[in-house]
Amino acid sequence: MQIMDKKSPIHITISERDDSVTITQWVYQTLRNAVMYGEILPGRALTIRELAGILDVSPMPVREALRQLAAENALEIQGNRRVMVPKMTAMKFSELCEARIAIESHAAARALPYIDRDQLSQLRVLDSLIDKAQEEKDLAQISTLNQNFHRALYTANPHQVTLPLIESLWLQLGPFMRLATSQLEEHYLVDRHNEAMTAIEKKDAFALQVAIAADIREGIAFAGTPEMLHAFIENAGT
Amino acid sequence: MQIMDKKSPIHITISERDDSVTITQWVYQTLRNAVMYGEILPGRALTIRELAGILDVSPMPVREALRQLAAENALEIQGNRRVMVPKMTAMKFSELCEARIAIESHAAARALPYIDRDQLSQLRVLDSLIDKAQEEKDLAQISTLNQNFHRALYTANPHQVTLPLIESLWLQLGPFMRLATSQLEEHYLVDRHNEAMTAIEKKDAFALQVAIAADIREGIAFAGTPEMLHAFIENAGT
DNA sequence: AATAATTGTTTGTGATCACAAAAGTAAGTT
DNA sequence: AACTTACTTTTGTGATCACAAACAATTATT
Repeated sequence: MQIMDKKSPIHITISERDDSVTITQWVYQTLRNAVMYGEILPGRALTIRELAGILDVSPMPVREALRQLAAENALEIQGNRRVMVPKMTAMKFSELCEARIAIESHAAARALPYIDRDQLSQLRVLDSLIDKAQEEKDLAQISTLNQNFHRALYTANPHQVTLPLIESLWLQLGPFMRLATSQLEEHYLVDRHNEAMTAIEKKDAFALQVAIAADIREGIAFAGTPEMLHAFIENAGT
Repeated sequence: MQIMDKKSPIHITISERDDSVTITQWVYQTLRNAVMYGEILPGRALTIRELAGILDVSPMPVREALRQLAAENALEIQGNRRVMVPKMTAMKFSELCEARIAIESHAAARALPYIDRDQLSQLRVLDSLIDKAQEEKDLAQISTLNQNFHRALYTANPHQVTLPLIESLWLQLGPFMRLATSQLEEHYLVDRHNEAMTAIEKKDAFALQVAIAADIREGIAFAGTPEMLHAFIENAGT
């Protein structure tokens, strides 16, 4: 018995629910993707009951998923106890990018000694897939594969402590990366992964750090001029 | 009606509950401190109902607090859906320390331009308090003040994104830092904060990074030789 | 008519209950 | 005596309910 949507309606991409995972986990993943793909606009208040209604589950799993996402800085709990996607500012965007560079280049260097033949070939596969996606100008695919490449690199280190932190940063940047890419038809990318691959093969930690830093910078550079970034942020904020 | 403790009993320091905060928040803080101070040994299974009984609250707030702490990597959810304080290994300890250095030196450099007179004087106060605590060899106080010093430094940057990540690392290292310090009567600390203070006054980012890195390294150096560290980790694990 | 007070509604929080999976325990078998 | 099997207990998950605080809308007051 749906009466009215008082606020802007929320559309969330809903995937099939596997019975092997708990409802909470499914809700968590669903909401995480929604945030990552910018399906929920920043500033929009999220209520437990509304989401429970949309996802057709009881309020309980939604409560837990929201709390977890808030703990990962994907969502923000205000003093009012209201939950929303945090608004972005140009400065915060910049801070997030610089944090990515600092942590990810560190993680890359730390992973380097652990990369063996298997992992190298896995990275090569991802690298070639990215090349292919780039020819086809499949932006969504590029984004996803790029993430997989970075993740595969960092997880080579079996004593992993940085990946959760990195994922948190991705999550915070996610909505705005997508927002930007979806609007851009044209954008050229220099493929820094080849550069990273050769650095890995040579076991050159410093060169790898440079390549990762460049990749991150250029990956977000397509968001373009500060003015364009500003425009997106302003639109997202209101 | 308490029957029996089948496992090793858990003692958690319980503080007064302020009515202005929610029960969940209070439980979260209480458990967080317990983890930070090493009151719960790694590997010990934590059950919702047991904690609820100890803290004299219903299971619900405990559930939420546990999930939040798990999201912050302070606790670990196993495949069994069992929750425990993660076990430490020498390699993981090393990774955590190196991650601290990478992120915190970055955060320090990023905060530097924002430090004005007020914040500088606040840092000076903390610095002198640390000196005092050091004379009195009050280890717990040194630890706390040291944290406050770092936090005050990083939060000078109003566009804060790294602090939650740093706190997560502190939380993971916490139990083992305390475990180590509590056993050591003698340990000398070179005060790197003075070094950091002069770097801040000179607005010398690189010198500040060096000082922060040195402070972190020496702050954990008292854990001593790899053998000693190993001993603590082994004991904690079993 | 503009502002303040009040009422009705929505929402997060916390408690309790039901249930299936997991863990622990005891009995039975080889 | 060692292992398997069956049973009991414990535990996490999810649903539902009660309540107080926050929000929205209406009415009353200046």
